[in-house]
Amino acid sequence: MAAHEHEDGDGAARRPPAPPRPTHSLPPRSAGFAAAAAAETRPGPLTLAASLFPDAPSPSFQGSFTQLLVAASAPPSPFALPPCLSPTALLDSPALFSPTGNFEMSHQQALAQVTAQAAHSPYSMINQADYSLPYSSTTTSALASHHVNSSANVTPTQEIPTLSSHTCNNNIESTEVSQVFQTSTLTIDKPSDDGYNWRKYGQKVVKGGKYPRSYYKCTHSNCPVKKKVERSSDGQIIQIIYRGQHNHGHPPKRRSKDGGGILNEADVSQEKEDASPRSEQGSQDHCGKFEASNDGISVPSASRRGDRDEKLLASSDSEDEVKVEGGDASDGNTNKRWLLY
DNA sequence: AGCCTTTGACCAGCG
DNA sequence: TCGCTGGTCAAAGGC
Repeated sequence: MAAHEHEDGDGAARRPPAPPRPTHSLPPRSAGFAAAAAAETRPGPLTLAASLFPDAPSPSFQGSFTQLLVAASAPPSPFALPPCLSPTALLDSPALFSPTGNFEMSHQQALAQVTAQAAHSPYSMINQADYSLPYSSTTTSALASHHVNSSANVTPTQEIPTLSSHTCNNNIESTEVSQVFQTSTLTIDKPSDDGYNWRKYGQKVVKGGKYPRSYYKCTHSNCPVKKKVERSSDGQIIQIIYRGQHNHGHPPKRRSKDGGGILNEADVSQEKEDASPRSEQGSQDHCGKFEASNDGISVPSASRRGDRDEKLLASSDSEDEVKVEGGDASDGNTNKRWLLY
């Protein structure tokens, strides 16, 4: 504090010599996201699911996979996994999920299985340069996820059946789902088009940071959700990390001037679904694309308004943190992976 | 008018 | 103990 009292130039002008800063509303700033999220929302391993898939109505995903990584690249908005890679497909795979919901296959097995499926599907493995196919998959493991995408060029919403009938215990560990698919060359200027309203409250170039990191908060009152967004120099999103769990439904979609248009069907339906605020974990009304219960996993479905080129990842060390990473923006590589582990 | 972005300062954790 | 770092605050300005 004292060290900063010199307040140079701009800073001095903007900030009065300094009334002691009020204590932050968030828990001890210490752990930042972690602390806040942990303290405010720690429903379980899959809080991340909720954050990850804000569109999901009741993402009470109870699975215990600790990390969820989804590398995705801007598939057109209402996006769905190819049949062979859809969460449902993955979950339907007996090799991946036992009838009891336990994961009974190794990474290699999972990989082999998904790869095989991919090979037989219209969405076969493709090379990075091939833009004709939306996805390809390389490995998989537990669950799938869905993806954030651009708000532009959306294709008709495609619902992926949820897997309420499948049971999935909390034993998803060390498995990974990796899906590679193509991305479009969409460009987004906002990392926040995921159905929620966000307010940027900070930006910083982190250490080693080639890219600036932006900090966003959900603008809904009392909503603890935050997200960090890293962009490349060309504006592409490199990574998005969600923290916390929305304690409200999607707000009525507010169209930006540039975004134009009106709510799409998904938005409308989602809003209906979100009419009632959720109360407890497991009842998050993240617009229904991701639903799970203690006994079942379901997956995010196709439609998701979001940003493109992202990779979702929930790190194991912070159960409710979800990372959405884009591919290497620098090389324009369109090959993305979906990883779950 | 209200909301959002920008941006430097502040602060706590960590090594 | 100190410096570094990441995260957050909040004034100012823009839309």
